[in-house]
Amino acid sequence: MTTTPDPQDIPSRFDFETAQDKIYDAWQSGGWFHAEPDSKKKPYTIVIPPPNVTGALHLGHALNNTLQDVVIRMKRMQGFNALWMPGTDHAGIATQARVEKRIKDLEGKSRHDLGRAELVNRIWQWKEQYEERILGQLKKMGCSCDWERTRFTLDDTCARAVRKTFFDLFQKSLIYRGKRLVNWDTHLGTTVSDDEVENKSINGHFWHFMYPVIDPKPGEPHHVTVATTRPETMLGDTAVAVHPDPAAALSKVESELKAKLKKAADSEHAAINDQIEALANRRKEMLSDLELLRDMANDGRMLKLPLADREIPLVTDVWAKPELGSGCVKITPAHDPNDYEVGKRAGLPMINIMNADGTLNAETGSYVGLYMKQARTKVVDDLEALGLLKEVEDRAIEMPMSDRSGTPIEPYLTDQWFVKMDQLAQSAMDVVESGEVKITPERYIKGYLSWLGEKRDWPISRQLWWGHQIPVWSKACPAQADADKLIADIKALKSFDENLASIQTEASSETDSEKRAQLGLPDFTLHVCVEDASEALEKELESLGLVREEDVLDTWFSSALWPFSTLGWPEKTKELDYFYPTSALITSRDIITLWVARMVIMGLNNLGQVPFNSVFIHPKILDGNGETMSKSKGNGIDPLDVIDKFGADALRFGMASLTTETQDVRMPVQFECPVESCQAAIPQTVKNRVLPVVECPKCKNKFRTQWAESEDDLKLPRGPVISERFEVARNFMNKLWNASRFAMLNLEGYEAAPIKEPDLTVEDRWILSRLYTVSQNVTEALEGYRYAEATRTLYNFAWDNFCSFFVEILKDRLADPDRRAHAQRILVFALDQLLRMLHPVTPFVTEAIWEQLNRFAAERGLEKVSTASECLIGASWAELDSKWANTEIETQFARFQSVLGSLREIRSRQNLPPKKAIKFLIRCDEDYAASIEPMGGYFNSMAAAELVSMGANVEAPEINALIAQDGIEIFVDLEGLIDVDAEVKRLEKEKKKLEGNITGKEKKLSNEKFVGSAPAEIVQRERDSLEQLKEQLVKVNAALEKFAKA
RNA sequence: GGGCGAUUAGCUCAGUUGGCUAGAGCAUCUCGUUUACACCGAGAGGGUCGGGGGUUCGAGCCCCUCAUCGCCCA
Repeated sequence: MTTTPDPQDIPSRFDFETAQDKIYDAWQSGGWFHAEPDSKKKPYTIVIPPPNVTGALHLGHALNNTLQDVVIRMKRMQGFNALWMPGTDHAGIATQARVEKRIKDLEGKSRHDLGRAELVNRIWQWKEQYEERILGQLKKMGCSCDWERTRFTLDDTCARAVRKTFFDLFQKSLIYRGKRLVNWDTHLGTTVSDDEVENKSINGHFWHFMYPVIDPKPGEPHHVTVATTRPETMLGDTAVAVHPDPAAALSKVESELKAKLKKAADSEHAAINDQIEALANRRKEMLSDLELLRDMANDGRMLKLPLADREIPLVTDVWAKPELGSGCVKITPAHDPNDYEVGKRAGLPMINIMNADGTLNAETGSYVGLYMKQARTKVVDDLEALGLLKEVEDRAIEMPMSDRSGTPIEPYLTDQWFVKMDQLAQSAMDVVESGEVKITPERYIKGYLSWLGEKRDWPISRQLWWGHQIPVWSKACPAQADADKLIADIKALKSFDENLASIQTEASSETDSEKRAQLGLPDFTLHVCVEDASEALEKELESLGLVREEDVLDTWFSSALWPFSTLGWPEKTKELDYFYPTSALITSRDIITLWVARMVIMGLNNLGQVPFNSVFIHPKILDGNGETMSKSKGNGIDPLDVIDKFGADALRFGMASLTTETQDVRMPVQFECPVESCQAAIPQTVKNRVLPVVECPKCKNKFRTQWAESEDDLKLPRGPVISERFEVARNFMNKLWNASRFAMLNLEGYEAAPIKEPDLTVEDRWILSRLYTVSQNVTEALEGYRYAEATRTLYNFAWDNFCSFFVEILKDRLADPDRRAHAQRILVFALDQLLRMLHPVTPFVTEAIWEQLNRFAAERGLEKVSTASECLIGASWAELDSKWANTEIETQFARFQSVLGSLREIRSRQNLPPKKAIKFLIRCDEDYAASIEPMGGYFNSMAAAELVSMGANVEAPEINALIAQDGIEIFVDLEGLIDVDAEVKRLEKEKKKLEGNITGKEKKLSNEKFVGSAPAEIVQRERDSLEQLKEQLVKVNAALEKFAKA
């Protein structure tokens, strides 16, 4: 049964709550998101930056995904075979830490209580739940991802890619195991990467200790003084260092200070001079002592390490700074990154004093079992008791903290797996330098290149259970012969295949064979990497006593493969062949190095082709105080709250319009009072954003925030966190909806027919010309990722051109039976084009209007009529023939707009009621009159003003209001209406302004230098403009004189 | 310490290769319920373009410098 559609049924507001889900389902069931390789079409591919499965999406994700969807939708409409590949990231450490904490909180169990298999099982459950929530959020936002292809970085397809890549790099010896000082999170019991460490400044102390010198010679000191912020690490000291040439070092510092002084501002001089003076004193007082210590070091003097009761050498190294402290520094190679370097240079032993859980190990004697912090107190006490504590200073110290657990990081010497970066990094630098991979905005190239340029090896092992387990089986070999035998045994295994297993021999890092023997260290460790899940071989290796590596890979290892692992690599799938390399990557700046660079590396290594040709880095969203948004601060906005209040289109439009090339966008945040009748927006402050309950200052009712915990608080309604910055976009959606509604209400009797060019009026040609220009601008802007420009162009066109002028003018024509049919056709066509252009940014409302338009005018077109596509998502992109571009018409129309503006201004300043009909005349030349003539009637409908006459010789009415502009005069007949005071006031103001401008221009033009050097065109422009201003002034003066006489 | 960026109306932001009187939205004020829209319409007021110096006929834009803020790296 079909009912006749009645446009009166269309509500005056877009009911986005119900429409969004319906429309989204229709897109999905229509298969519009799915892309299959098709040689007849060009591919356009984007892979989503996979959100972590740790929690819910925030506004940053909303921004990121909006930008991707806008591009994907435009490309789809442009006829590309557009694929947006979705998925999520297992986010190893973040997720495991989160689930572990939850289990600890709820069940009081640690991961060790559960065991590896059970913990991993629990995390999978968590993942299922959160992944669904995240994908649900993306769908609510309207993201047109190909959900049939959804991947997860830990699924079988990705696992296969990881294994293949690992094997390949292992075989090329680009993966190796080695002892390294890593950032150890004692709470989580794992390494964290540098990027997961945040340095925090805290108040600490600087302890000065004295270490006794063994057998000092006459004249030599009996103690050396060292200072440290970490006293407990002294148990692992293996040397004390002094600078090899303290005099030269001091001189160098001094000359640097002097250079700084020259450049510095006056206000800094005093401070720098103080430093120079202090340095000179130091030279006087300490240099000879330091040189003596240096000589002692060179002479091989040993020190007694207190408490540990070991002998350690005094050595020379440039790390010791003669300008600081005592000039001597204790060296703890296994627990400090700088000392580690010294240790390597000086060939010092490296003594690890810590267990993985952050307690001290057996190396520390009586301190064993104490946590670092406990040991600190005890070490200080014990040294004091021995009389070796010289001094304690208060001092701000930099403390490395783990992002993941929030606990202090311990530098820790362990066996870790690394990717050798030199060649790989270079390849990734080359493709950006050559422009094969284009980064927008360009300023981010610098950071990318300098980070890769360091070519630091990438530590890829993590002591976690949630992740890709490293596919290496290892066994220690006490001596060379054992290793040789083991290799022979492995090669003789039934399942052994050189293509599937690769063997590496790791020589012990302890190069002294005697020491190795002493410590019971093996000469070699044999590592076998097994390519695919060849269980038979794995079993056989294990039967030979090889044990699989427990560690898993850094999350970024699997993320780095994302652009091709999602397409099925290493299988040679038709998807990989067709969609790779992808077209664009849209992401935020904090992961340029962690992710973007590594994808380029892996793409080049695995496929010999870059993973994408274009990278767009978008801004970050900050709150009104310029702080990053986060749930932990309470200033985070849930995209779903914005969608609930303003609609998904408003969220998207708002996001896109914020995307300029600057780094950050500020978004003031408000609580919204949940009381239906109130809905007050309460600005968020640093104070109220952490309260569990907030009282609405307007209606005095209370509501709860994300912090509410008590039972009473939880009973209150929730006050969502939103931002009024989406209001503009919401209002725009409403405007668009209602303009379209107006069109539907006026389509009765519509009959499709081609539009004949001679029938086109000035405003028709104008809107076509505007449509052409706007579609060009929008296309160019979006292709260059200039989202804010695109949305601004669309907003201005839709509101100011289409609604305020075109539709307004059409009202007149639609009411005239003779002109109605043509007006309907051109209105339908213009709306059709506008919807196409807006669809990528605001897909829901445009799709809803499209559906309506199809009910009333399915057949439409400009010169050729055809049936519109059923869904806007599948319609073609708006591209008018360039023949419609018409600057003359645009100028002509601008004149009309300008006259209309003047009439409205006079109305307003004369306080004339809008309905009060007025008459006006234009004094102008014939040309001007001819160009205004076709639109003369519209002044009636748009300003209730009748154009009485036009031309060079029109007589000004006896009593009038005047506006002189563009070389013409507009006189409004005000017989019996005029407010003389208002008119005089306004004319005088005008006069003053004109005089000011004229003086300025005359001055400029009398400047010979200007006339002589500026381009002739500019000078002429100034002359013309001066001429016109003078003419206007004459007219204004005449009008004033007339009022003076009257 | 090094790098990147920002500073334009009360607020949030535009401003192209240097060139007419520096724009928009919100907020404010005045007027208006006109048959699509009050999430609306018409109009108005509001700016030493962070400070200082320089280049230029001409600087919001280019150069130097200072200040404040943000981010990244050490």
